Amino acid sequence: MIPPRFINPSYFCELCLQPKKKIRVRFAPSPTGGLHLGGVRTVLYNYLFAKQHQGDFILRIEDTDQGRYVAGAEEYIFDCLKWAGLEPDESAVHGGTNGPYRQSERKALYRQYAEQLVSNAQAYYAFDTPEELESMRANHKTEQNPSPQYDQAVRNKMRNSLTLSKEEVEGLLKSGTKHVIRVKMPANETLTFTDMIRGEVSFDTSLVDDKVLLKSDGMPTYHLAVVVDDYLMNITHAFRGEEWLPSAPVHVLLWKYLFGLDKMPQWAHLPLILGPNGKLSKRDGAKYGFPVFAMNWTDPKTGELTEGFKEKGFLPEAFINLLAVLGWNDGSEQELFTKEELIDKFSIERVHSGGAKFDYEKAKWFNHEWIKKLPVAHYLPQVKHLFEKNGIHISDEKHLEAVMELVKDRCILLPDFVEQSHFFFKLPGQYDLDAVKPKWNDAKQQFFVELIRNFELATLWNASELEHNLKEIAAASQIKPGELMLPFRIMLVGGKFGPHVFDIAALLGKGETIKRIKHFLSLL
RNA sequence: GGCCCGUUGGUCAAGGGGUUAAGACGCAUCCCUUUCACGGAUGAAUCACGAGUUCGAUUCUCGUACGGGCUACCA
Repeated sequence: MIPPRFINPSYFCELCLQPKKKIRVRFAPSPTGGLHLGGVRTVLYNYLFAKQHQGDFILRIEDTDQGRYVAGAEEYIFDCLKWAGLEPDESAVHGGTNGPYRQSERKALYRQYAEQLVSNAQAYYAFDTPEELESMRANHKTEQNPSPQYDQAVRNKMRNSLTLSKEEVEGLLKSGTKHVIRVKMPANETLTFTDMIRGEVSFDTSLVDDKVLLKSDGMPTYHLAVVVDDYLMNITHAFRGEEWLPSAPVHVLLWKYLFGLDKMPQWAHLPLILGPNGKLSKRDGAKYGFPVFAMNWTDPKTGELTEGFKEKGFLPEAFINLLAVLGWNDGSEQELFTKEELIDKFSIERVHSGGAKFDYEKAKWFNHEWIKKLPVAHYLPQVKHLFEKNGIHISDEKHLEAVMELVKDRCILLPDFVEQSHFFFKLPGQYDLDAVKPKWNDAKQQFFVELIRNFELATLWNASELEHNLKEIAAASQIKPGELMLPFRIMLVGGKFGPHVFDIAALLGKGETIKRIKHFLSLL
């Protein structure tokens, strides 16, 4: 349900609140590196909104900066979305009728719009070289204004189609002089738009600089491309990170000039996900020991590996759940949501406007909950893979399933399964002898010899039967059962951990249990 | 510096003129458990500050402080 204040009559019927036309949203990453938490959350919110309204979720690759292009980053983004279960309806790999979905392949589309603005005196050619820009900034830099902008105050002092004569400009253009097209920000206008999270936001155009729209290599900047592509792709709602808020007036102005404000998508600027100090960065992850990327990412240039949630042992269900509630809740006390519940309950207006600090402890709690909640068979393949990576071959998946069922309560991350249950598949690598030896004596030795005899004759092999037998022999030997539990555990497990010892013995089986007791006795 | 956004326990947060200011994570104590967890119970801990409006502000308004973002031919 959308609160009335946010209803845009062009998209939602004011009476029934249903979308009037197909809702279309997009996620538009640059393929420059790993996909971090904030990025995935932006994907999630877009995805949920689209699915809730039976709309389309489009993935558009913003690769207009060839200098920053990183090989493999695009494929990596698709892999992450696939793992998280947030696949687009349209993209360079999923297809669609609004392509191409890579801005580099749309290059030819943008120039005409920039030229149109120039002929309407809403933009201009600028011939300033990087050196000239640099010296402009150096010359205008004062204590009051440490970072001078190319704006209405300086544009009249620069080399552009506003200061040069018509003939000069034509000459420069004809000779193929490198140039950019800049938007001419009007003076003293207030640009206002309604953000679905923040409400009304306004900017004074005099304070906004003349952003470059078309670069000298003919590629558009983000500012031009986002407006043109959102228009061409019929985007109805644009959700992006809060870091874009300061450039929103540029985009609103471009919409006004090019396509009309009535066609502009509804904006929502999502709060940032914060690290211990400011915007969450991969440095934070390295420094504080938690993942910030969805999946492992290796920088092809430096070879540096940044850990991902997937490889750390998070379940995708937990991952999207924890991301969804980082800055959003449905007003109830519910914290655990399936993707379907999120699609049903998500509402962009209930997203917090303030940034949220990422808490890795809470993230782990979510994973633990999901490990308990999901049937173990659901994530058994991943766990099996982890065992094999640790040199433990799993031949019987049913057995593994039973083991997982027994230990899942004590597993926070997937690799914990290996740590918590490796002893089911191989003899303990080492024994905590210090826990047994000091209190060991002949009586105990005798007891376990007797226990072996008893177990060998046992016909029933289950936890309660085993417990009963052990206690009976203990009573006969006049030893307190409490004195025997720990040694028995160490024999089977190797250390002071794991599920109830009789459950372990039951699952281990008769032969293996007896074998381990004998083996341990021989060790002492 | 300028512009923009924000501010309820350590963290995520509900609430939005009158409340004992929810809940969760984490922390502490206890119970359960003849290991370690899980689980259960209890507890410590919050409305940034100052004005104004009001009979009454955590809630509305304005300032201040603090935090964050942006300030590239990067996105």
